[in-house]
Amino acid sequence: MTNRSHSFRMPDKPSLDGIEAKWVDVWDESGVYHFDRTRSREDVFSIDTPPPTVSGSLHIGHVFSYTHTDTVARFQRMNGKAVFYPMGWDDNGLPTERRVQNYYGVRCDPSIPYDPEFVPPAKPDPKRQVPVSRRNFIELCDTLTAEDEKVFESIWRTLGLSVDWRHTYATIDDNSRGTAQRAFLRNLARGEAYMSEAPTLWDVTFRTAVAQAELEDRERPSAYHKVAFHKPDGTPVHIETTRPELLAACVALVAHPDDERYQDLFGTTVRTPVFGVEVPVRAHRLADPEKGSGIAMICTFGDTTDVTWWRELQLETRPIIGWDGRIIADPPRGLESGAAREAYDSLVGATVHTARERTVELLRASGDLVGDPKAITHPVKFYEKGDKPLEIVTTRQWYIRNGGRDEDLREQLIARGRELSWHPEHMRARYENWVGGLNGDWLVSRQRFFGVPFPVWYPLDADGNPRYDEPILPSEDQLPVDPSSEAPAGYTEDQRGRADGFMGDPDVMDTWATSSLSPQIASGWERDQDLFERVFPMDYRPQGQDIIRTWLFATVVRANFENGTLPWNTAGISGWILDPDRKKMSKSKGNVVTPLALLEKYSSDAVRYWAASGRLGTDTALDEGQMKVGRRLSIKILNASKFVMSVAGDGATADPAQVTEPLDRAMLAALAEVVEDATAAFAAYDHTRALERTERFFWDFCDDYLELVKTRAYDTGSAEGASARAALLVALGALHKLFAPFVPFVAEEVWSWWQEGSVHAQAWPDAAAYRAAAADGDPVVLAATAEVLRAIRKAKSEAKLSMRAEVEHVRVSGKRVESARAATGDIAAAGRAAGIDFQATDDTDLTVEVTLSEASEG
RNA sequence: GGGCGCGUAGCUCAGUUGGUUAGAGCAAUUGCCUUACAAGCAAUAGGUCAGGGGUUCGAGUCCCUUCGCGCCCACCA
Repeated sequence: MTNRSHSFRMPDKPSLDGIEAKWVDVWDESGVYHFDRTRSREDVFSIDTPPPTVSGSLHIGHVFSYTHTDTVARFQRMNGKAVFYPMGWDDNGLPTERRVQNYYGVRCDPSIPYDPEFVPPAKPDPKRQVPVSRRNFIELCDTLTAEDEKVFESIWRTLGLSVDWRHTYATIDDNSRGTAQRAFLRNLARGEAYMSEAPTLWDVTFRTAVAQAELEDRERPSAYHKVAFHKPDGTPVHIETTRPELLAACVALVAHPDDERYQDLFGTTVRTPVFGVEVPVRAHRLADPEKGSGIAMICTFGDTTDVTWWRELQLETRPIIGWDGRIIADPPRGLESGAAREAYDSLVGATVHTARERTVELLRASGDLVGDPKAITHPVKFYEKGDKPLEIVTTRQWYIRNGGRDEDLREQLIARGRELSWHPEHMRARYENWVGGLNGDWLVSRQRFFGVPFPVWYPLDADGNPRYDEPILPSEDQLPVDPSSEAPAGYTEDQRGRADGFMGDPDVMDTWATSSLSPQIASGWERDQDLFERVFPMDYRPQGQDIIRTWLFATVVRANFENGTLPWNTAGISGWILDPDRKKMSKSKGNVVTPLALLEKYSSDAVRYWAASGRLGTDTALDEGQMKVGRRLSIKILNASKFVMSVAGDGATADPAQVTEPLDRAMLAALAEVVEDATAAFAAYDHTRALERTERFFWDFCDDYLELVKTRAYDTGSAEGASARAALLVALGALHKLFAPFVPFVAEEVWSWWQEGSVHAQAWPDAAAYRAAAADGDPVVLAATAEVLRAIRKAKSEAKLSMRAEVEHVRVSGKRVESARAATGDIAAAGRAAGIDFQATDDTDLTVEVTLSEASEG
């Protein structure tokens, strides 16, 4: 509040047109959102912004959740914190590779040498992608992501995000690569990262390993095939399988140890049909007597249960599926017989699908397929971005421990989840659910091109074979390194790939292996220690509920290892955006809505209003109706502000000492409550409540208070008039600030009509100051007065009269008449009533009898 | 199979530790040029709070149960 008298500079016709461009530029020049890095940790509010994937287009869901975060950032800034609000771009990984392939019509072929003169095809032909070297491919990725990032930044600015644009990062930039490699080397040194050759979930399309967190189930049609195995005496043992093509990979049969039907088989062997391989029959608790015939074939590897059986029962290994998803050329051990070879050779090179058909033919021919396959549908594991079922292939991969095979670590990480403050609280259950259900460590290596390479080389022995157990590591000051183009210390580039030379680790890190370090990347960990100490551990991690198991969990894992703390103290989890039919909006459903047209149609503030009406953790439908409401609110703020200023007139002051009238004090008392409520709501990350309370007050302020006092306020010759004018301005200032986090453009616009500087740099309203200004004011006075006014309006409306119609007399009775009596003059003026009298009765309801004037009724 | 969330007016949603007669916006209806705003304003109508049971002086709110919807997880032969 200020006692300074004002001159008002409001336009005749306030408008939302062009308001975004105007203030985006002003904010950029004034640096109002710049982080003040002289402030110490306790005065800082730091946000670990989710880096959006720049390879896709921004959709309205981003606008939704980023607006939530921005309201928090703006509140905290006005609440006196130095807000560290950086922006990252996730330009690393498969989505970028795909977009580059489609955009330029190329594909990466690491065997091709670099061509510095390369120019992508003028007209990309998706069916004939031009092969390019890895380096050329990465250059194209860099070029395109830089373009994408510009577009994203422009949209974010238009939306009014109060990001400090001097603090941006990209998940593939030098800082991010260096940070990811440094953290990895430290994980390795402490034994938290390790290499292992093991069965791995494998996507045959992308030809890369994938992690447990990236799986999803999809219902697929399949069929049970009843197949006869044979005991040594020739009697058949029937199993049922949905994957007959893996018959050649069969290493055992398994049944439940308590299954009476198979007791005499345990410990014996049977022969596979067609291939005639002798395999043991074993007992294991995971075999389900209820499924099929109760006895199953174990293959290397049909699913993750096979892996468990294979490991726990220490079975043979007979892999038959290669990295390309086709049957490999060499038959596994045990298929040495001529007939087995011949059968196997007919499968070599076939896809899984074709191999299945051929194996079924072979089984039919040998008479070992019993009856016809029974069609079913069942869930099959897919890589979330893939479109072919995952296979399980044994490969050498890097892992980071995550508690998946270590009870102590798991408990430690669950405890971290309990330490974290979640909004909404119930999202914590998803975290615990996930961590509790992990069945292996985090597989972080990917056999892809565009990503952060592992900072590792391997010496080659005299035969040119890599010695994986003696990796060569760079020192931290060499980071970031690219082992595929730089030689390790002590070697020269011409020794690459030669006997007694070296090779670079060919893999790149999982995108989460980098983005899990976003707090360290953004905070300047090991790069800008001064900054790091001011902002880390961070305050707030906003993110989607779908990536609790990936981004959130992985970030907790990394900070736990590296910093021994939580990466932030609070997580705010957004809900989904649903399309107007309440279906989840997603690219694959094709129902994604891009934001620009909506921002232009309704204004940024209007779209923000819609977004801010959705609470954390709650799914929200895309609702243009709410945007219309937001637009109406924005226009109302413009008009009401203009009106208050014109009523108050130049030279008026927002001086609380001049507020003497009971009705004016009542309004300020109500305002104090609103400020208290909104402040508490923001502190609890409940932005919807803060908005709701502010909005409710504002509409009542316009509809009732403003109408009641405007006549009095025009009276420049009295103390009563001065009281109204001062109260109007005090409330207006508070409203501008309360609305600033939600509708920053309009709030800045109206603020600029009467104040210096940015509203976004102002101190958040202080409830105590309004309470003091309200003095003995009682909100009941405003409520009772408004009730009388409403009754007068109702009478006019029911008589189908103009609101301007004259009222002869108003009689108010009830318990609360004294509250309304204090505003007799205002009621008479606003209601155009010639006379009012009040009668105190015991009735708790306020009764208002309105006698309309003869003239009006005529 | 395990876990989480949800079910309040035609639609979208509030309803803070149990407390007058369950609220708002949109849509609908009836009106109104009213010296900020007709992209406005005023007013009206609209609900067995999913069903059943219980605790309580009192339940939309707490407990049990049934039904429906959504999401997450699960070793899915």
